[in-house]
Amino acid sequence: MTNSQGRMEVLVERLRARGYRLTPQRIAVLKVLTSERGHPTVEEIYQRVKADLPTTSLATIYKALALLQELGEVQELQVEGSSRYDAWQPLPHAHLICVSCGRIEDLEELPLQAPTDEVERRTGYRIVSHRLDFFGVCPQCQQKEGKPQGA
Amino acid sequence: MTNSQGRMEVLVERLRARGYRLTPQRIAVLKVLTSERGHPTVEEIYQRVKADLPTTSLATIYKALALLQELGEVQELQVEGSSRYDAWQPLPHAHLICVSCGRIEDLEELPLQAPTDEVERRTGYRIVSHRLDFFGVCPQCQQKEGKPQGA
DNA sequence: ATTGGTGCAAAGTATTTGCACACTT
DNA sequence: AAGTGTGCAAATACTTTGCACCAAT
Repeated sequence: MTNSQGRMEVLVERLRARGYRLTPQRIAVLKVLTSERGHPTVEEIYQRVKADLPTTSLATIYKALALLQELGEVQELQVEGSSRYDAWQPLPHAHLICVSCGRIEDLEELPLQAPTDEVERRTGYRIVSHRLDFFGVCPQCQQKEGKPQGA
Repeated sequence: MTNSQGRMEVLVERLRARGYRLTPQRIAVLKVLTSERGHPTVEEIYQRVKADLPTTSLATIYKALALLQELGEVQELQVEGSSRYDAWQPLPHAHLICVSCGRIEDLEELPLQAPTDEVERRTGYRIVSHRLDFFGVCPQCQQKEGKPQGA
């Protein structure tokens, strides 16, 4: 699943299959979520949807996102400030978060199966998922830091 | 650092060393944070501090926690609902979160140095920290599930 | 005595909800 | 036509802030 088109179609199909209506607002939200590999905030999604559908309300964005979360098609990332949304890999995977500019990138799945098994053995928990975030400074922000006017 | 007394003393000493006043409210917050290995919410801290100092306000709790975070002595865990606070291991470490009752436990540090190095190599980010949370069902909640009245 | 800290209340964000109307199916 | 989804506005939840008074040093 590397292209937007594909993921978008999958999401549309799944909504339809479960009997949810395909409104212009929902389609617009899906487009924003799948148009790049970013992890937009609610506000960003809202602004971009409004560009197409100016009467759209923030509440509608929240409702659409809540629905997609229920269906397991997007993952909410609670971070500093407001949540960000990831419609690409609903399954657990690592994120790379720039502490300077706030961008969030996906990481290929790191092998956490072995640690997970060990945690289950050690603690008696039944582990259902995990979240792994790395915090750092992205290459672009490192460049800015290098320049005299930085920080 | 396994006992409350020790961690409490360290925190008191560090506040004093940096010139912050040791008010009864701050000491009460420290006591709550170090009295067990839990990860209380602001509201829980507030309720327990009020037991000793009934006039304490929620704003004071927030201010004390903000200070401790600035000093790097507590870690804020943004989770569903409100944040939880961990005064035990300011350095990155894994958490075990029960999705049923919400309890949060610490895990011994899992070896993430190698993955961290690889991520740096692969992405060009300068990684400064990470966050690893496992979500699961704790043994107690698994028992409750087993009983007929559960769920 | 100083000056930083507390407590109150108000303000600020982020998110959720109720309801009438519009639009998808 | 039927009934879900939208948009508005109000409500809720969490956290932060301003300021006068109090207390730790």
